[in-house]
Amino acid sequence: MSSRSWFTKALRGWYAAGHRDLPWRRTRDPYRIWLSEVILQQTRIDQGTAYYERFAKQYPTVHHLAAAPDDEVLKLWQGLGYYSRARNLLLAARSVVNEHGGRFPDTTEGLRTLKGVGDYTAAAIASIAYGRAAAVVDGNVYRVLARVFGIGTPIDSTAGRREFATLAGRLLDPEHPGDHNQAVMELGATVCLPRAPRCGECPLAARCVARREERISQLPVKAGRTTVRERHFNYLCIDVEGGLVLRKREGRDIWQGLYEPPLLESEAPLGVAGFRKALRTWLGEGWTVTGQHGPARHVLSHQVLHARFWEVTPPRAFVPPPEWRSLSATELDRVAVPRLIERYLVHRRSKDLFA
DNA sequence: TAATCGTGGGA
DNA sequence: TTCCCAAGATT
Repeated sequence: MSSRSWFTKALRGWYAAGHRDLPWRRTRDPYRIWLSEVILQQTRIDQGTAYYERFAKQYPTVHHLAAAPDDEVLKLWQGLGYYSRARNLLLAARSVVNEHGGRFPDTTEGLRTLKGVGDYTAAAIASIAYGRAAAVVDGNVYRVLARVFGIGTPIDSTAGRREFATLAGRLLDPEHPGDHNQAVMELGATVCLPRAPRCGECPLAARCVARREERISQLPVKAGRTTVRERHFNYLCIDVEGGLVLRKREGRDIWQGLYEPPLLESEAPLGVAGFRKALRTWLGEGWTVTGQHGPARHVLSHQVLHARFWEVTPPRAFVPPPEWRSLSATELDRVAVPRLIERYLVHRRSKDLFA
């Protein structure tokens, strides 16, 4: 029997017997499928579901989304991370409206031209919304296939990506590509877990090479290691009658498009004296330091931030740079800020309440 | 191509 | 505490 045959049959039976009822599985609307897939990129379902519900409610169609202001979309995305997804979401929505007559492309090649839609997302939309025979390969698929077939090729290598993509394509059920894809992912997410998989519940256990050879904990293989950079952030917290001065982050650094207080980055953590000196060098004489908060440690995928929030008062004659914006307490709630800043704002608010 | 882009939860 | 990693894409 071909591997597609037993794999597909066992998997389909298992999936049909019962699976989680997720909101985006109740539709075949390509807009909603796309929306859910982008939100779920590198994101746990538990974290992404609430965001999906809010986006689907606020922007019922791709036209609503395409017409939305950038800052509004980024604000709704606040806290979900990987903010380029939000920016690309808008670019793609506007492309669908302006260049595709309001309809999503119905092929993987067409979908692939949309910003933020890569191989995985294109295959997911094409198979689920349009019934196209395209196999998805996500983290779940890597894990299931590596274990079931005992494949030790690193999944983060070029050869590995090609090998798993080819295998996934051979296994795909061309009659039910959408359900097949979701079934593999569902199996990986609920049974073939990274640690302590529930092999007793697995429909593929009898054929599983990793289980037979006791290599479950060793598969899949990942070669890459993450190098983490440490950075020291000194934020200038300038109180404006209960509000705060913020600026928008630009450039190719983290948190592009999000707001934060004016930032003084240093090579090493700064004490009061060191901060005063650096501040004088940057913005001149006459600044007063009235307090500080932190240090706060904030971990990103490739960086560890050590942040201090310095409460300062500028000299009388100080003319702020044009990109600095004085935001009232109400306005603060309307702009997107990183979690690190959001936590500081919460701390600051509770302090004001006490004072 | 390898490095980079957030955040949160679980072991 | 620390490590892993999650319905990946981009440059």
